[in-house]
Parts: sequence; structure tokens; C-alpha cells
Amino acid sequence: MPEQPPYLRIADELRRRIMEHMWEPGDRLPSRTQIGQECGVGENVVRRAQELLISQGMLEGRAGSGTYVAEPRQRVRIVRSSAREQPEGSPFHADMKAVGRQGDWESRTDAKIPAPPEIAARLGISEGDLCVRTTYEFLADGRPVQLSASWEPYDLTAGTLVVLPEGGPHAGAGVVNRMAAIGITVSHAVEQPEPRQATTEEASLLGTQKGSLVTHIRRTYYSDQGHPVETADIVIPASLCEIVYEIPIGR
Amino acid sequence: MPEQPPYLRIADELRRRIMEHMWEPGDRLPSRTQIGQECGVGENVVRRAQELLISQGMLEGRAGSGTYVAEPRQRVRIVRSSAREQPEGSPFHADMKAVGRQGDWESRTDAKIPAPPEIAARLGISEGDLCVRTTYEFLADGRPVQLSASWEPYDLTAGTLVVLPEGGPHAGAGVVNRMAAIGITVSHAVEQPEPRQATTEEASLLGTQKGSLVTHIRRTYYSDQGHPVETADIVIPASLCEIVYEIPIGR
DNA sequence: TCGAATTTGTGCGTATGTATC
DNA sequence: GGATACATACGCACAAATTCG
Repeated sequence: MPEQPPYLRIADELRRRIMEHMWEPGDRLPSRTQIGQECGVGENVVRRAQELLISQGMLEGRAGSGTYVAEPRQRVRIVRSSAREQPEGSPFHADMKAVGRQGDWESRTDAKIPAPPEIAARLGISEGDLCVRTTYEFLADGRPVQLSASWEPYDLTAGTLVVLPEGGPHAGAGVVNRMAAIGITVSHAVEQPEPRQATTEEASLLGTQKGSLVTHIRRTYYSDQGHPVETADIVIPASLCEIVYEIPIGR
Repeated sequence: MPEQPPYLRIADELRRRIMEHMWEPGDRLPSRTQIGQECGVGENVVRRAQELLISQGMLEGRAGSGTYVAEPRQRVRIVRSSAREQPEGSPFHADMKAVGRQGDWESRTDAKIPAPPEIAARLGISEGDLCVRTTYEFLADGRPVQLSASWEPYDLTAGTLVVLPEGGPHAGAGVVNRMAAIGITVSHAVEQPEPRQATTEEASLLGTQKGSLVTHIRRTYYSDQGHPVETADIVIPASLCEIVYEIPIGR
């Protein structure tokens, strides 16, 4: 006798009401106490049901304020392929342009940061060697959609015009173009995507729910000499972005 | 004064004991009642702590049996790039060979299945058009590490030797090689990785924990004519595999 | 400006289900 | 089949955040 648990029944009920446009996106739901009394269940049952729908991206909880019907935001398509690298402009600008959005970013660069163990391993340098670290917050139409922290060995660019990724004449041109400017040819990138849950800080920066799913990409650019020239940790929230890899098959 | 909640204290305690080899991988922990009494907390506090460590892949809960220290299984590296496609052999074999593991798979093909809406859209055919569907369970050293469901338009291969992906002279050779055998050149693939939690069925098939994280890749192969020739849903558990995309940058 | 009321979020307890031995 | 242990669902208390008078 598969009797459905109360909280799933309430979840279905809430889903039904949203589907029937009883509440529109952006609307605030009645309080848990109200819904509970109306449906004849305890308020925790309502809470469980709402948590389920929140995890599915259908509802959105705001502490102290209420539970809201989530806006069906169109996801940004982020293309990750060789075609992404253009002789001019940044890869992110190209992504945003392709979906008709305005692409901007905020960045903060710290020069001469000692490399932590994992970064050192990825860059093929020694732990504690100096790096230039730049943290990014990428925005689509002014709203954050992607986080990133980029690391470059300080020795590689020291004394050149491209020491600072977001400064000088090649500011914001992307790693490939900047390296090209100092005579380094970037031949390939390796990306390692991993699913995980957003930290509270990430969720806050991205404006997503706390446990929401993200793809954490560890990307490393290599020169034609086979040496790593840059590595980055990129955090892409599933609710805001879709990731697309294009792979040529040429035989 | 940020006072640490009891369940986090217990989690740290359990972590510490594991680090100090008080319990070895594969060992069963004492029951929650026992741990609770020993540490002076309720057993639900122990449960919370264990859930946390389980979600981090450090512990493993087996219903009716006990909670165990997870075996530190080496993850399989799955490379997704053009280099993966070889004139002979399957891409999966190449992956496994590269990490020194034996690669096998079990498959089941159903011919003439009507295409569900999403598959039809991805293949550029009409809903209900007939397809050949093959579901796979990929094994590394005999243990499942990856699930996949592949769809091909029936019209494309009907009457040829490669109708059945896992039958005939080109069995298991991969989509690119099979299509080449009937004169179709596959020019590129598009992969869309998305993070989500494993369903109960997937977790059971893969031998992972229930809510564990997976990367669900929607992959579509396109011919040089620009038409989709195959699409697949690939489920890769984060605890067992690491995914690597290699992207050439050539200017 | 501040504080009280409201609402969501977190932690913990208890009862029951279910799988394993 | 019984005993044991994990898994699930529900309830309660309190904290944190927001809103509003």
C-alpha cells in the first residue's frame, strides 16, 4: 500500500497551484502557518514540501521575508571550445554577445601571492612560489552568473605589460591574447568539471539558494612548450548557466 | 561567540578518529547509540554528523548493516576530446587503458522505440519517430562507473550493418566509426554537462550513496552535413570518475 | 531610529519504516 | 523470524533575517 507521505502531497498541491497560475512568479506564498492550517497539516510538513520545491528551483526562500515563486530566468549559455578564443575581445564577452546579453565583470588582482599547494601542483611550480591571483565576478546584464579565481606564475609575466590581467593595454583580453603579446603561444586548455554544492559565500555572491548545484571547473592553459601558464577555478551555477563543450572530431 | 553545534563537533571527532586510523577503510563504526553515549550526545546528533561525512564521501551508510569508513577508491579519468576518437576500438576502452584498468560494458538495445519529446528535439526529428535506443553500463575492473543511454534515428541506419550499435561487425566500435562504415562523416560533438544528484536507481546501479553528485552529460554527434546522428544521456558519478576536457587552442 | 512581530532557517528529539544479518 | 541498525518523516524550540510601525 504505497501511501504518499503528507509532505509530498503538499508539494504536489503547491506545484499544482503554481501551474494553475494561482501564484505568479515573484509572488510571495502565504506563511507556512497559513498553508498548514488550510491544508490540514503541521507547518513542518509545509516546510519540507517547500524545501523540496526550493531544491528543484521552483520556489525561493528568503529568510525573514517569505517563500516566493521563482522567476523562470533564462539560462546563459557558456560555450567552452577552441572557437571561444578570438583574436580580439574576451571569451566571456563573446559568450554574452551570443545570447544577446551585456557582459561585464568585476575583478580584483593581488600580485605576489604565494601559491597554495594545489595551485602549485597545477602550475608545475613549487609551493609558495609567487603568483598573480585575480578573482572575477562575471555579470550578465548586471547580475552575477559566474565566479572565477585565476592564478599565473609571477615569474612568467614579471616585468612585462601583461603582469596584471586586468591592467595595461591588454586588459581583459583573455589569457591567450595576453600571453601572445609577450611571445607565449597557448596551445591547449584542459578543463576538469566537477559537480558540487555552492558554499554559502558563493550562493550569496551569485544570488542563488544555499545548497544549489554548481559546476566547479578547474581549467589550466598550457603553452606550446607544454608548460602551464595559467590555472583557474571557475564556479558556474546550474540554475543560471548551461555549459556547452564543442568537440571537433576531424579524422 | 560562534559556538560550534554539537553535530559539527561530533563530525570533527569522527574525522579525527578516521585520520588517526582508529578505524580503517572498510571498518564498521559502532552503532549510533554507542557513539552517542560515548560522546554524550543524542543519537540523532551522531546521525547528522554521519550524514555530513557521508555527503563528503568519507563514510558510507548501509541500511540495516551499519556505517562504514569509505574505501579511498582511485577515480577513473574520463577524457572527452577529439583525441578520444580512434580509428579502432571504442572511446571507453581507450579511457580505461589510459588508467590501467580493464574496460567492459553491458548493453541492451531496443530497436524501433518512438522518440520522446526531448530526444526528438535533440535529434531534429519528430516526436514519436522511431529510434534505436541502447542503454549501457560501463565497468572498470568489473565495477560500474558510468551509465549511458544512446539514441539514434532508426531511418539513419535501417537496413545497414550498423543498425544495432552492439551487434554486427562494427559492434562496440563507437558512433564515429560505425557511422563512417555507412558513409556518414561525423564532424563534431556537442556536450552539455549538468550537475545533479543521483536518482535512487542510478545510485543502486553505480553502487554509490543515494544523494551523491553526478554529472549528467547530454551529448550529440553531428554529421558534416550538420545533422544530428546520435544523442546520449551520460551519467558520471563524481565519486568514481573525474572528467577531463582537452581543448585545442590553435589560432 | 529602534524594537516588536512575522517568517524563514537550523538544530535536535521521537516515532516509524525498512533493510540486513 | 527476530534483533539490530540505518533511513525517513514529523514535531518542537530557538535563532536569524526581514519588515513595519
